[in-house]
Amino acid sequence: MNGARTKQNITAQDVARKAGVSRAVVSRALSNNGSISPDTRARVLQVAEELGYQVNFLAQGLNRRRSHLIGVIVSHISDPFRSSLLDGLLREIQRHGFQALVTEIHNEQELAETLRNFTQFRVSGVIVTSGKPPEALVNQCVQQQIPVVGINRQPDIPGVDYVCSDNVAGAVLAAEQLVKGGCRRFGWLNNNNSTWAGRMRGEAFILALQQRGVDTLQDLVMLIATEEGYEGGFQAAVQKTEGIQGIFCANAQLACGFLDGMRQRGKNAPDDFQLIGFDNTPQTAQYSYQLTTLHQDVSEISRQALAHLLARTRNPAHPSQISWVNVSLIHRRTSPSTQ
Amino acid sequence: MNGARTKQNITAQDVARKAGVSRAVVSRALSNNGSISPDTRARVLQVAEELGYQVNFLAQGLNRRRSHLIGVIVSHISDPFRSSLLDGLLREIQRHGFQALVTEIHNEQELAETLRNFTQFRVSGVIVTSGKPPEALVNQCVQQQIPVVGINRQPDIPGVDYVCSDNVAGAVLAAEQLVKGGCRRFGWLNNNNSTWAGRMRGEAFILALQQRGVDTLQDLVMLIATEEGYEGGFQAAVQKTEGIQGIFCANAQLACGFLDGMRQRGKNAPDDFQLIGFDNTPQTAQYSYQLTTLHQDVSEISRQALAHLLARTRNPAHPSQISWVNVSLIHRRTSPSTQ
DNA sequence: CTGTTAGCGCTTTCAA
DNA sequence: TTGAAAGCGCTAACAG
Repeated sequence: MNGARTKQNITAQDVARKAGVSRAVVSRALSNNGSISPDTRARVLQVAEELGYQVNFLAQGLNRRRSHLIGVIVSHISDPFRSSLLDGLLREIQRHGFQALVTEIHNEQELAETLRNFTQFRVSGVIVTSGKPPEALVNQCVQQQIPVVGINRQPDIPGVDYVCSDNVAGAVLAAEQLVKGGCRRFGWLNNNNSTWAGRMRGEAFILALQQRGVDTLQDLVMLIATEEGYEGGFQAAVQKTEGIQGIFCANAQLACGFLDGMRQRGKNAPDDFQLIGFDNTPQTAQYSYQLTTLHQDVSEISRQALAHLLARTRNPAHPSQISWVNVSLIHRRTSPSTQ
Repeated sequence: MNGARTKQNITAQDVARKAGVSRAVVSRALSNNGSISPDTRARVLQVAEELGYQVNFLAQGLNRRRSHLIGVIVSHISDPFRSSLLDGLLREIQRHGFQALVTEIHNEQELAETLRNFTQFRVSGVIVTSGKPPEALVNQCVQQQIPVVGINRQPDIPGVDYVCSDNVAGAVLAAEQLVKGGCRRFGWLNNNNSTWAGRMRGEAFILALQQRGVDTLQDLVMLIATEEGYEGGFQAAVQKTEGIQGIFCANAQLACGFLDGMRQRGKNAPDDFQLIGFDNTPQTAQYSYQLTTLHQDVSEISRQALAHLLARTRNPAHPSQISWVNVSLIHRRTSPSTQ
């Protein structure tokens, strides 16, 4: 109908015209970048407001060679711990004024494609919470000054920062608790294709037991879940768990599944065995589980991740950093009180 | 060191030069848009491959006035149903070659800001799974030809498409099951500040009971959870549940919490009462719960959502559509078998 | 079929 | 402090 009102989008040009200045000034007013008199600035902002002007992020990013996007790579989003972590990351990303580009991957090839996609959007950073990115691709990011941070990943790529929960400390706490709880025979439950964090927990658990005088060859049973998550734990309970008094699980889902598997066979914790999991997902706190578990501080992990991202943005040549985030033992019903 | 190799990014210009064609031809080769001879096309693609050329999505989007981004608005990501839904949506979004811009909101104001942000990125579509977007903002999207689809939201904004689980059918199935199970006194558990979907389930449940001859004034107790999720359900169990034989819960978290709350008081399903939840989250299937529940087909919901988005992209003037997605009763242990 | 040209909307020197 | 002008990298209309 009416030409002017039908205009698709208000541009900086429009604002400039109405404020009686040049486009450059509008840009300065909005980005407080480059000098501008307070008066003009105020006037421009006023006009921008009136017109409902919104910066076109695509144009801005094209110019600045960087969008205000942060790419996040996840997998198994519906897993309780994974979704908590994503929750924490999104909070932190948004708190810093970025927008999250979230991609769920199902295999390593998708990871590679995703990483490429992210660079095509000129993201300001990449957070990897799953999979092992090919070093070549990561190097491309590094070269393009795109900071990459891995969460709970093996810290093995130069130029990448990592933040990991302190798995060793967690495993030690678990071993300590079980030994104090009077256990003599132990079990360690993990997936057959475990994550690096899971393996680390296992190795540290074994070592911690040995240091407490346990003959792990004799008195430690390695239980292996062939399926992911709860199901894997549930099925693992049919294995030779006879005589095991204290069990440590690589994650919360395995632990809940295992507990239920044992219950189905008429055994329960803490009467028949003691059980400690990792992750402290909401479910572990529920009345029907009340699992003793190691708490991963998702908020702190997220905070560290963003901190690394920002630090590396400022100084891309910074040497790789790795932060270990504290874990704590949440004592609940599946292990006896030791005092 | 060496000028050429240090080049920040390979552009279409570089490919054009090396292939001995113009930039336009490169564009055509990659977008199969506009005519080009098979030979040149092949040659250009070859060169692009060699050079490792990647389209700059920011520039592309700026030109096309549309990025290949889809904005998704979520909340409470760590809630099991919400994360399953997000999982489904991401799958579908990626399957169609888009990237997801995910924002978690914590109040209606953030929703508004997010919507504005999305438009600044020239998203190809917006999916709202939480909150009630201000009509004015949505209209701006519509005007800018950005399709908006709401999931499990009250379908009340013109120009927006909706996809909802068939809450009424679900409530009817629940009522039917409980009545067949021999219940005479009923309960309905919902949050005090419930979602539209929750309220709809409640109303339909009441109606369905009445149609089956239940005097709902006399024999239906309205239980109200003052907290969200599991905790809310757990605490609701301390209310006057005496004499209630069949309870229907607005969602899975409430149901699990309620079941646990009752267990703590020494009552269990299905012996002391029957219980049906909504959502069929993984947790409801676990050994310790085995909750009878109404399954929401997250994959189908996601498929429909994307279908609406694409349809409206083709024809923005299309009248608002609303799809009701089937729900099904998953019969487990908290209600007796009726045959 | 291919090249030229004119933008998309913003930022950023460089002069004035 | 402000404006003019030159891009950022890509697309699309228009000639040829």
